Amino acid sequence: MDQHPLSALLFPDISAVPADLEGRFPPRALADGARVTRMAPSPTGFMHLGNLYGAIADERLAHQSGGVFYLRIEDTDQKREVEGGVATILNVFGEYGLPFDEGVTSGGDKGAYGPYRQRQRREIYHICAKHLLEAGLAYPCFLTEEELNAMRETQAEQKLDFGCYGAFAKSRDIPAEEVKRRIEAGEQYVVRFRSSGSAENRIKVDDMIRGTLELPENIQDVVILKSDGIPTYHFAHVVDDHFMRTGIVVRGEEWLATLPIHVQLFAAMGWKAPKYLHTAHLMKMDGAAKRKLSKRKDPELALSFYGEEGYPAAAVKEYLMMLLNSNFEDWRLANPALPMEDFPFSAKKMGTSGALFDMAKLDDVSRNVIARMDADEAYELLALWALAHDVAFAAALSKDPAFTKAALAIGRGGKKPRKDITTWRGAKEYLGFFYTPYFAPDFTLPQNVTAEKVAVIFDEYTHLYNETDDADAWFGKLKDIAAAIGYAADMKEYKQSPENYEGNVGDVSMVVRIAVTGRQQSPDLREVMCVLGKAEVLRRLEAAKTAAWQAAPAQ
RNA sequence: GGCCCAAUGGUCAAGAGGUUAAGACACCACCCUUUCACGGUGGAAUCCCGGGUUCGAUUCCCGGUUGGGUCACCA
Repeated sequence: MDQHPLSALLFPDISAVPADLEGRFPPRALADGARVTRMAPSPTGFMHLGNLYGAIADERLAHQSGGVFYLRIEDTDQKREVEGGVATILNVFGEYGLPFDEGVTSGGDKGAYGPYRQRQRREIYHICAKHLLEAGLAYPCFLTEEELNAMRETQAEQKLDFGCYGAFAKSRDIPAEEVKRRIEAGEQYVVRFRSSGSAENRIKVDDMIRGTLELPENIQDVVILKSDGIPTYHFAHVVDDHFMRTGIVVRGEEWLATLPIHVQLFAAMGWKAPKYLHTAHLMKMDGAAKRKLSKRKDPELALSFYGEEGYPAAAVKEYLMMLLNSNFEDWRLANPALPMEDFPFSAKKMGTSGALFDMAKLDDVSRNVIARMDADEAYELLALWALAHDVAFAAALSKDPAFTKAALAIGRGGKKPRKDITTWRGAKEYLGFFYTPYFAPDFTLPQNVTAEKVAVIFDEYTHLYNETDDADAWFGKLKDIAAAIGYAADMKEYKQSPENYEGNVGDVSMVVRIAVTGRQQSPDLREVMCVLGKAEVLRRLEAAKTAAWQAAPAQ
């Protein structure tokens, strides 16, 4: 059975051959044009914008075509794995509404192409590695870390390409007898691919957004199995995406450099490579320079950052979609109410140059996303955020949900909804004054108003205020007060001849606004008063009446 | 350093061998408005450089520059 003298030594437990796996994982029975894509993160506990960016493309490509979107966990690097890393991944995708059809789930694996965690696929990789070994396309390598370092130094000195290739691949042709002796002596080894490539050759590879790439052929004898028998990314990618029958591999452009390795591995296994789509990196401005968002330096790369700041998941997703397909923005403008999934996503529309991640733009998208929600939805999400990030505020919000929803409903809906809330964190600033613990009035005299006038205004208004007044009656009372203290009741008139008046009805309402909301900007004052209720309004009016109003600081 | 990718306003970008070079964010001004927000109108602002092909190049080709990526028993 074993044709290679080392086959039984290296893979004593393996009797199956790749052909057996072909039967175990047959090509998927899908309609023409249906795409199979995958998300294949490492369980490092860290999910970032780039992961989401690619995943949105994956999900759309699959589901828009009636295909399959699955989750594979790339846990081949045990050093980087963290406890709960998989749960983090699952949570993030749940939160962002990117449903997997297959793969790792919280309830175990789902689907016929698993296992979906790479460490559980050891046998599959070994079957394939054994096949390469027997075909003379792989060999055990005993080079130590020190030897590898020394090799690099030599290569640097001689200005040669780095790596294990040609004459540097010292373990290539160690006689089988010697290999056997060293392994039996307990020497550590890895399994390397035996590259047949030549530096002079160039290969052509198609990329779905970059077109045909012309790349140098791989000459490296890359490691395919590490000394612990776990595959490297290169080998796992090739084996998994073949047997999981992936149609399109969406990944970051950092993989462009190693594409020739993958192409060569597919060819060595006698398989057809999937289609590739290498996405551009998300960048950020660092001083005057543009650079890739970095895990270490940029907190805003982590998805958790957006959760903490209170950006709705839908907002981050919409913004990323705009970077993915810039025509999404126009589509959204034309279809404000449609779900994002109705947008005809196109791989061709994806850009190849790195986009700067623009917080200001995200803010705008987020404002719009939140403005489109109804009060109930806004309440649910806000309450959820507060519960996780600001317990005291959460308590205030949920003490009387109907009250909070009423506050949230002011200016919401209709053709021109207010866009005051950018993030749930920021909602506290906007909404805080509704709640006694956060009501911190700033009794600064507005323009045109003196402390004496303030006293008169409250003397009058506390008597005039009637919570059942309609908008006209409500404003009429402020006009009456304005007229009584020598202010213009009519704004047009005031604007025509301001010199005739000490102030105007706007100044009167400003005094009331400060009393009720504690500040000079607020949504519609009458509606705010309705939401607060008569008792609270009167309480605030009384407090303002007796407060020491300060003159505005000189500009 | 080798190899690879990219380059249109401050940002995201559409775009075609001949256009007044879209649109969005941000910015400025004005209008609307009892404040703010919304909305409206207008404004400033872009084809990296040098060659070549062409009647004509921001667009195609070559070179350079700049930025980015990658050269692990990490992915």
